[in-house]
Amino acid sequence: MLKKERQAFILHQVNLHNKVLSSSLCTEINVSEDTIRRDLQELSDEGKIIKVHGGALSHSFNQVYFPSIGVYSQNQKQVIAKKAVALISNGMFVLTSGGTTIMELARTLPPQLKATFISGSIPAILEYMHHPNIEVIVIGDKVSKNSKITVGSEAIAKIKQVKADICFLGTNAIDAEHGITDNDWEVVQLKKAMIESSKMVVCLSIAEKVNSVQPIKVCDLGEIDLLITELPADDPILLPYINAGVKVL
Amino acid sequence: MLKKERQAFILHQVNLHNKVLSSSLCTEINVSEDTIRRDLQELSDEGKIIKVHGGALSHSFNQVYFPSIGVYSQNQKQVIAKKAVALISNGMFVLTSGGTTIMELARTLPPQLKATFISGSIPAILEYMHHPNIEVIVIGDKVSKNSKITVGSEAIAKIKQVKADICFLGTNAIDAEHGITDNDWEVVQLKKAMIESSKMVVCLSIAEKVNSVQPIKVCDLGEIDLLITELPADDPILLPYINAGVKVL
DNA sequence: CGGGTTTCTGCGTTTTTGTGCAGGAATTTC
DNA sequence: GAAATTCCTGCACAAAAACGCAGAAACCCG
Repeated sequence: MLKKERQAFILHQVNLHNKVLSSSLCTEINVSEDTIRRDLQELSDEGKIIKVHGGALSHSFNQVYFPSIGVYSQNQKQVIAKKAVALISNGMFVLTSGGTTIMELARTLPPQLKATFISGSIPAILEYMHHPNIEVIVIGDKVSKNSKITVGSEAIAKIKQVKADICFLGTNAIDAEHGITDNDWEVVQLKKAMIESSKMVVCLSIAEKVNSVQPIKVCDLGEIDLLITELPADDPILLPYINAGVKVL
Repeated sequence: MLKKERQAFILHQVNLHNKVLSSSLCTEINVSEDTIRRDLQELSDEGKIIKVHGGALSHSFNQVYFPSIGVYSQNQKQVIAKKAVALISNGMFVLTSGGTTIMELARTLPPQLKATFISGSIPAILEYMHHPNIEVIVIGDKVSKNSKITVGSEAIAKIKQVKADICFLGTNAIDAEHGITDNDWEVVQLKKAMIESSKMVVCLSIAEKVNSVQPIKVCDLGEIDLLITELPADDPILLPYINAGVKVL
């Protein structure tokens, strides 16, 4: 069998089944693993396949990509994300809501972090999926098209079954008097369940949303452990929250 | 034998078998390897064949095995998707697996279609989410990074709770004798559950996957109701399936 | 017809290419 | 962490290609 012929066969297999194992190829074609590996290397150099440990993948299926441009207040959110990431250590179970701040957190996760992330937010799940060492658990239920998150009794029931080490809530509004509030009834139900199911609750909020109020209440300040904004912890705007017993980062 | 005669013979052989070996040519025509090589070189310079180490290939070989751009076999998949979409009517509950053929189906859904789609495939969910009138139900569980689909006992349990009107399976391999087979154990478990939970099971498969076999069995032909390929229903390659009682579109 | 030229072919040598193997390094996986 | 895969590197060997050369055939033309 000619080299080109072999490579054509490999390419064909990859495109057909979306993945191939070097081992199965080398028994099928009856050549050494080295030859297969060299072929995969060449095809990969030509950009025709994606070489991975143990085989190769087709290029087509792997391209679900999310540009992160145009996010509102992205710089602030990156600051928040960096502070938040520092709270996550290896082996943790992390529960997250949706929202652009959470997305920023997802993109900031260091590649070597090994943790389990649980979420019902489809965009967040996509982002977690791209990380090499993170296990992703999806909360299933009906998708709310507004918030791109799964909502409903099933989702709440599933959340109640877990006990996460830490929970990150993207926050819509926070206020010393009214606590955390939001404007989507179903999302509020979810967040309540998440708070219940976590040892530690962290609110992520850009300073702009601090001291604002929305119609539906999620929880009192007493139920959250940590508030993260892009401001330094001693900023006077945050004082009421410190006084209310919330740690601020 | 004249040079021109020889080259005509070579060209004929190449077009007939899509490949020739220099070594076999030189015994057939009874000239030295050098002569053959020079002939191949000339034919290659004229663009009539593709010269490779050890012999030569025809251009048609390249066309067959190196589809130029985009998702592999996208045209075929679009044909399949159109046939499949025609089976969905308003109000239906639709269960789908993952894979590029399913993605094509998702993109082909007409905007006015009102239906409920249930899936654990993250890329598919994304696609469904963008449609204006489709309700999306997510099957939750751990995400398999290979297949970008949720897998595990929770997912299977959830699938068993539904009774869908129709189920679309992206097929990795189908064969008259071995039925439907696949190469990922967890995905196979899911597909089995999906088949159980649906009134009607439809297999989507490009013709190239027809009559191929993978290591793990999903089900026998008897369990599927419909097979959709890009070929016309009376193509002889599909005859064994019709004989086995599967409807073909 | 015959000498000169061009083309074609085969041979030996040198290079290049393709393949498999052995070992140690890197990685996955449990 | 430890065992098992898989990967990479260098190497050896074989097959094929490239190159130069020389003899043979064909061709041209006076």
